[in-house]
Amino acid sequence: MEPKGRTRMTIGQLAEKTATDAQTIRYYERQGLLLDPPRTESNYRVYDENSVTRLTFIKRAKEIGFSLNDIKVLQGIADGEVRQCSEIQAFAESRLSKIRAHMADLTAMERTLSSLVNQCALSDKIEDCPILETLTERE
Amino acid sequence: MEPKGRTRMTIGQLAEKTATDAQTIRYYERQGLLLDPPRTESNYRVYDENSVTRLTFIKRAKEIGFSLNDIKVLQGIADGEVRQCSEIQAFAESRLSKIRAHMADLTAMERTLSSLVNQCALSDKIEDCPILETLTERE
DNA sequence: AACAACCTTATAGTAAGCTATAAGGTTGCA
DNA sequence: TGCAACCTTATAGCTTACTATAAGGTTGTT
Ligand SMILES: [Zn+2]
Ligand SMILES: [Zn+2]
Ligand SMILES: [Zn+2]
Ligand SMILES: [Zn+2]
Repeated sequence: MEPKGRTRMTIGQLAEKTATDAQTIRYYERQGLLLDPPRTESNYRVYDENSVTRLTFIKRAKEIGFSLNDIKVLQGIADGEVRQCSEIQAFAESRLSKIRAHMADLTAMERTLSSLVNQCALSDKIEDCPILETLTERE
Repeated sequence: MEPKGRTRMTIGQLAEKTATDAQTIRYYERQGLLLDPPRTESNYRVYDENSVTRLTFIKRAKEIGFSLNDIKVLQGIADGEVRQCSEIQAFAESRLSKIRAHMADLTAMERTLSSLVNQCALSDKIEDCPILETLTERE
């Protein structure tokens, strides 16, 4: 057991602890993703364990594919603005469908390009390189 | 048979023909993706069928997943700076591996998020929403 | 001659998420 | 006291691929 909720950290220490650049932390603050922390007499930001939790939330959400804007919404929900789980679910589902659409685009690209690369491997005459042909070909 | 190579077009006509905005065509010109076209006495750009071919090349390459910078390289190759087909192939392969890496990222996101969404569907109590739990959970 | 619909340039703004720079104040330690 | 290593703010720049705006010149038709 450590004395929780009493840790005091500078921005540099929070940065170190969460593997986030201090500049980025200030940026998140400006964007409203992190609350304005209290300050020391000399105007240094003071963080505690709650800040670590917040920042970790942001990093996790980013990994799962949420944008910073999405994350603001998620925080609003997490912070208990009387919403329902189904609302989060719907929100996550809409992000999920964006991810899937993006994947479909990439899959189409991957298919076309890999087939071209394979055909290209067959001969080394640039005159009939299938990649260039595909790009140049009329209609 | 139409009299090819003798077509004269304004930027608006080229834009129409290739479904590209005229501003975008000028932008490609500034970026060096399109050659500076000849001008009329009144300084209007004059295009011909070659310009259509060039623009089509650009649009196709974009669809396959090349960036505008990539396309400049491809054009250099297509314009015959004594390179070999294997060079194009290597280039296309490197782009392909970027696409695949991106897909792998998205796949991981998709997996995590869809599993969360499914679990979330099971109960509507926000207190134990698995999405929020995953984001907030320590370690 | 009037007018719309084109064309020209230069400049600045948009998206997202940082990252860099300048110019200065504070802390901690030898 | 000196100095490094922190901290502060404001401002600007980066990436990619456009997109918008302003202010003006040209073309073609009535
Ligand atoms: Zn992507
Ligand atoms: Zn080839
Ligand atoms: Zn991505
Ligand atoms: Zn839920």
